Amino acid sequence: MPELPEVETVCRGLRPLVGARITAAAAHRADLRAPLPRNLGKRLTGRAITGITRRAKYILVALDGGETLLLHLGMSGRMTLSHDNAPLQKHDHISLATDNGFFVRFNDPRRFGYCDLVATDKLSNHKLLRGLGIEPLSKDFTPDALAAILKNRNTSIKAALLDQKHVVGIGNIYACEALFRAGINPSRPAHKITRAEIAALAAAIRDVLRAAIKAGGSTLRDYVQADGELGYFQHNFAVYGRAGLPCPGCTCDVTKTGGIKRIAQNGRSSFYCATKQK
DNA sequence: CTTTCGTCCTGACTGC
DNA sequence: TGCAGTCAGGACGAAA
Repeated sequence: MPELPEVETVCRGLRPLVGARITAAAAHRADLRAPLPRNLGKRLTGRAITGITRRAKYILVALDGGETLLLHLGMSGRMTLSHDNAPLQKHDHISLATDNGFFVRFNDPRRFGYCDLVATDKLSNHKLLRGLGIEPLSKDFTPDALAAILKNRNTSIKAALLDQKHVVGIGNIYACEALFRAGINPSRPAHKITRAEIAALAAAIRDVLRAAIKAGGSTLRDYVQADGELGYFQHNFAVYGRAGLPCPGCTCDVTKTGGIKRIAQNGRSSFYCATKQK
């Protein structure tokens, strides 16, 4: 479930490719969430990789010749980097080789992922990028900015945080974690969050994302590991996936409170501590 | 305009 | 052991 920190970590793990040239490339099926670009392998072969950056949950691989490879990991997408040209594995959909000795695979069992090859100067107009909201780790993400987003929004705070039109990069896990850190119940209407809570929430979002990136970065020192997989690491979640377990830092008796609560919101599970999140 | 809901997909897991 | 059912979730696009 790659959210902003995982995508950021994948980007950093792919950094050894910057400056390299693609010597071979191939797509192994015609579509993921959307059709793959036609002749993708041919169009990538021979191109130099000039930069790798992230926008929201998208990976942007800048190429010479004025094009950018736009990737999204969807729900189950993984990138692996290896020095061995191992046989294709199940669900390996795109593969690349570079002139500095790397073999890259995009693997995605559920095929919610996305890949497009677009003109770099038109990237910001791409239909999947143009509607995106503020980067939560940018200086633009202030309490004022978050207040403007939540004002007049007649949905739950949890749903508002997940909506990429407003703030990008937050998925189900970090929405739950940030709301826990800020002490806000996920069911609260977005427009009823107080000014003080908004400031706490903005800080909580930044902190939880930064901490996760830091945890991911620590796994990247040896970026070509046994399996070469990038961007997934041990998480310590306070509430996510912990229904019925004690809330960290809570002194309540779990046998009385039932521990972390789990509810469904917009078809997704939300986890929270009813004692700490009001 | 805003908001919700259905859809895509496979693998892990549960219960019979 | 097998099989059906459920759940997980990012984001688009349709519907309300």
